[in-house]
Amino acid sequence: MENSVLSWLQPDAQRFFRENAIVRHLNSGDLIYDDEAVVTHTIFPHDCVISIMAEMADGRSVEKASIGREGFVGLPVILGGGRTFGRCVVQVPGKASWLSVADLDVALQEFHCVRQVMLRYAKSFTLQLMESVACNSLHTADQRVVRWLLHAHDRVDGDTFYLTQEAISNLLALRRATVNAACSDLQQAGGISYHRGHLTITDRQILQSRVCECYDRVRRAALCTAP
Amino acid sequence: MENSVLSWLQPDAQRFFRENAIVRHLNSGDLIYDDEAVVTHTIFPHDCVISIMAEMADGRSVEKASIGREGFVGLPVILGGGRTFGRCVVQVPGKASWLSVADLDVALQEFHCVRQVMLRYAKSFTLQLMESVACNSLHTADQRVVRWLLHAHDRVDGDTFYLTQEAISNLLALRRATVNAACSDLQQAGGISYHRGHLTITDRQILQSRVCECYDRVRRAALCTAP
DNA sequence: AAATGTGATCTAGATCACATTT
DNA sequence: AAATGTGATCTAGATCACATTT
Repeated sequence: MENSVLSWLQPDAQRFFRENAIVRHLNSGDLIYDDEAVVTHTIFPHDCVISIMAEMADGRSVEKASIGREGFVGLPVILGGGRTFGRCVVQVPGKASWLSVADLDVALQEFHCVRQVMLRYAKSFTLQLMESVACNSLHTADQRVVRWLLHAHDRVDGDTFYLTQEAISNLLALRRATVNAACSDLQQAGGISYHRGHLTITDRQILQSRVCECYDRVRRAALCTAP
Repeated sequence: MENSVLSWLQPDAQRFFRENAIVRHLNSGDLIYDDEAVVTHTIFPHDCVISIMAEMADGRSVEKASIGREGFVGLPVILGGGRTFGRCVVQVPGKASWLSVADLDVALQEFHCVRQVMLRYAKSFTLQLMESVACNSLHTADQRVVRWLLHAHDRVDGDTFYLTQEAISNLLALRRATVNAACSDLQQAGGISYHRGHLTITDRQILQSRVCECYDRVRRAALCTAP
């Protein structure tokens, strides 16, 4: 299974998902859910990245959380609400499994492991959020850019993915010029290369030497959802 | 019941908590749990405020989340982990009900409503975190100070509570001088008054007119945990 | 000592603006 | 047009430091 949450299910539950979920390709910029929309499908990314965005009254926005193959979109369903936590937008294109909430309810009834694995992701997601709260108040623009790139790299297949500097600046609520400076630095150091939105991680070591400790903590939290 | 989560339980579950929980007074600065400590008790504040702090390797720290009568300390227990999300410290002194995890397990078994109400708080807590992620990257020091004060006011009894400017500066990772400027302004505007750590909200309207929209969203999320 | 007030100076990242390349 | 590069200038909040009041 390309999605970690699904991969940790028991074989029979996995079969249920394989038979009932639909695999879709998601394009950069696709709006999955508006803020506080009713969740009709839970979405398990294979190799895409989906952002939950905050939109302020004055029009400014930032990413509140990002979701990749380590998790799924639709947590409110199991926390007992059913409405999304924010505008869900595709940042890095790729594939994802979509399961309707009706089918999910069946799976929750039939397979004990489904709720358990989902709640474990809720915990890891909470840790991601907490780290982001701290990171946003303590760490530099450079560190935050690198952290986003490393998380993205963990979530896609291969070393190249589609993501413009403009997009990064919107995610982190930074000026594009600030992101450009960060990316130029990384490119000169040999860590990344990019060309009109096609970004390649050429040397992870270099990124890891510049990222804040938040990266590793979030990464470890995501791995801890394994049984 | 002085704690909202407990107040939303069924009468028989409430009785269980009243009979088995211990009410303790918590002092400013008390360390409840270290980071990643095993949760032995779930703690339901009556009129105190507890912060979950992030501690970075270089010694800097910020508040990741705060908990008052709208919630409880020990969420990891029901998300299937059992270790705290960070250093839990008493910020505003007051009383709280402590229930051992062993007793909580009994309550979870016997009273269906306990898990349900706790999960609903998990959702509201997640919304608090998401808002803080956004707030920390978009809003000013002044707005963040006011927001903290309004949330505190919602959680205590009366209009006066113990909280120094130094403490606020540690919570928000701001300089004490910055917090002092914010507080002086508020005092001059007639919104608050303070004297050696004793802070009084003299006019909520003034605070509300200066706070960012995050305050209201978090407040509403906390109220939505009601049945 | 603990809490608060304030002043001089620096800097990361902002606003505003324009230029280049595919 | 979409993506990237860069320059002049401003500012919120930082660092560093010291002073006052209970």
